[in-house]
Amino acid sequence: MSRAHNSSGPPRPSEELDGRRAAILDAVVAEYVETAQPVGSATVARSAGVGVSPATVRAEMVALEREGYLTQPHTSAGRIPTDLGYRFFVDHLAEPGVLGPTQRSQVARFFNHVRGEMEEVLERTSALLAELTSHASVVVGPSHDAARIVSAQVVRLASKVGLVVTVLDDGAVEKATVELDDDLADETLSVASAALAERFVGRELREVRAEEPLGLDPRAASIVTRSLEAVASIAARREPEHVFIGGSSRIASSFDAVETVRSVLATLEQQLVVVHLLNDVLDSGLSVAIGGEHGYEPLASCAVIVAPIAVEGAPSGVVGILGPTRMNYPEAMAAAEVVSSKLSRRFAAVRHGDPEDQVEPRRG
Amino acid sequence: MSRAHNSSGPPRPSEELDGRRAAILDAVVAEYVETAQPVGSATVARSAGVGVSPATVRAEMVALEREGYLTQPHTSAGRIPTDLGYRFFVDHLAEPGVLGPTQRSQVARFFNHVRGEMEEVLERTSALLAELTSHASVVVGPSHDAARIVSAQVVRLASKVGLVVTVLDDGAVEKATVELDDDLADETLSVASAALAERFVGRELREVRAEEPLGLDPRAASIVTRSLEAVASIAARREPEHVFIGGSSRIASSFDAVETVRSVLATLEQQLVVVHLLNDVLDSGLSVAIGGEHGYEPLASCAVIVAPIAVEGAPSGVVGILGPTRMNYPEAMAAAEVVSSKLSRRFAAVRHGDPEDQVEPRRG
DNA sequence: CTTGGCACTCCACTCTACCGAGTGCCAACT
DNA sequence: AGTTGGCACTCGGTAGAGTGGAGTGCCAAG
Repeated sequence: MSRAHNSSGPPRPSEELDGRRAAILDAVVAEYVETAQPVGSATVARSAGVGVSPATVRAEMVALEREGYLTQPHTSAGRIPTDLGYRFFVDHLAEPGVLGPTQRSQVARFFNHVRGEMEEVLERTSALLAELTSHASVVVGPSHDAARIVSAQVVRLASKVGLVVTVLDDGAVEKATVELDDDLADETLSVASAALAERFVGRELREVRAEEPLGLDPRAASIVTRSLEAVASIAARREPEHVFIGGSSRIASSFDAVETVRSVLATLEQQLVVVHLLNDVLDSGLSVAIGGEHGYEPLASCAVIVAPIAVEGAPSGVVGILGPTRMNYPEAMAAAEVVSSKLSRRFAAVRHGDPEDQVEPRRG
Repeated sequence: MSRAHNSSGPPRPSEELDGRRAAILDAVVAEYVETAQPVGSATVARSAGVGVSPATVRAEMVALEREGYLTQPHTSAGRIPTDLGYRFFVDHLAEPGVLGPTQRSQVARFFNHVRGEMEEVLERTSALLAELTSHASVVVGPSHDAARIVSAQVVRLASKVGLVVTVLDDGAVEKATVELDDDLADETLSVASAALAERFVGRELREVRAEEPLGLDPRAASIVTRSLEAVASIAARREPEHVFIGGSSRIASSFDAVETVRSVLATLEQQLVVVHLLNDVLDSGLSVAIGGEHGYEPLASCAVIVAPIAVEGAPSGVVGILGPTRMNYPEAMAAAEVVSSKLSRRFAAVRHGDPEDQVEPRRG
């Protein structure tokens, strides 16, 4: 599991932190995540893993502040972690983080019970992630452009309107309307449909190019051309295929400045931005971007956790968690990890032709 | 244009308001909507349409308060409208409300330019509505169960997974996975697909029933049965077909209590609830539900404006605006009205076989 | 190097006073 | 009779002063 970060690099101190400072930083992060209050030296000294007096802690905290890991909201208040502090915390997590038993069984139940089309699974997965973590979640479905076309046809919807329908081997269905000539015979349409199928089936979506079909009734040919164009433009539009955002109301619980809430929500509404964000952050494996690290201004007070969905090694989408920088990283990372890997296995199973879910052995 | 409300009836005063009181109420509503501050008698007296002194206004306000149209947040503060006050205001609007020229041209431009599938149009419409009104918007697409099936087929996705794809004459495509027997021949699948098409095409989606096909290879028959079941269950699930929620970040600007924001957003997340709400509120024509009138607790501080999308008289979806009770009703109602009627015409045009948009004559 | 002691800082909270917007009431006016 | 200006009153919001306490930085002793 790699924990990449794409920060363009706030000046990192040359020396890594020694064990005691790290322990103190950990304690501050843990406490601050829980209480949302600046943490004082006494509290830190009391916490496990730090066997020194408050005075010593204070001295170390001064150092940690000088090196950029902590800040004081004001003199004579406790410390809170900076983005860099969280970064260190995340990079040096001892255990990979683990879900509570309740959450674990929640995940297991979910993946045992969920049925239906991929879109529905993804949508409900985003709700699951939000529920698990109490943060907003984003799930991006696999891109279709490497998918093979298993069916293509043109059907008539109205006298002058046709619909090109292509079915992809990942279970997605793409469609596009095409204009039909005014008095087009049904037979011509069938011919066109057949010609379309012949050209499409077995190809990958991205291979589809607008081309001039040969050896056809010119009216059918014209339909085929238009259909090719329409499908090619579907394949070309780089818009994310399916983006599901869950638990956006949790944003309101995470910040008490209503303006922050508004701007984060507004950013989430722009799905394209969110997808770019996720792809920027995603390095390989589980990735975390904290505060300013992802360069998206309105999300400066947010952290993003991203995990790829990988089917047979190929990246096939992304799950993400978006919460305040003050979030429970180990738990959120564990949730992203678990959900993404379950989803990956699920999709792989479908690909291999097993429509039934794998039943998880229940233990405990 | 009817402005129904489904309130279960807070005790309405027996007498309607005379002209002066109505004018005062209007002034309070207008002022409060603009400033969000309790409105005093002096401000009201100054406003146009009320030609009396503050003292008189005060006397009338006492009456309006007694009758339930106004409240005081506390003694010696100005008045703010109650839900009933807004209700009266809405029910007695002189003009139907009109959009500003900017907004009007925005709508015109939108409907001249927007292209693509119905889903995309609906989604972008919800964004438009949000933009127009600065409130959250909801757009619900037409229900498919009266739509006719124009194409049906089964295709193979993987060795043991098939996909039933049905195309409806409103341009929607429904799909469902079916399990295939392990070594099913392609020919058998084709037979099943053809049999499916024969049974489906021309029917309405809601007519589809699981039935035992006769005179078929038993393996093909089994697929047909499963496919019928799958499609029937699609038709049966009463989940809303397509719900698009736009501008939910606007909620954050509408309320300053972060808890209100959270609960409203949480309600919006439950699309089913929202759809029920809209259907409950929708009477016929443009409808408004203010505060407690719709019985949804978490939305008690919200007003909902709903307008049907009607294609050839048949209800084909709904557009809605959800904002704080303190909203600009005339403007929001005008927006809902205009957008719903444009959408209606648009869909009617598509039905009639004209895939091109009607170009609006530009005036001014 | 660590630690307890200690003076200091500064936020958060409370209390008080006060200003002013807005009211209700009343007597005078049309 | 209805309307109006006058007036005393109410009460929320704000500003200022005082206070308590959490937390700090520093220092000298261990």
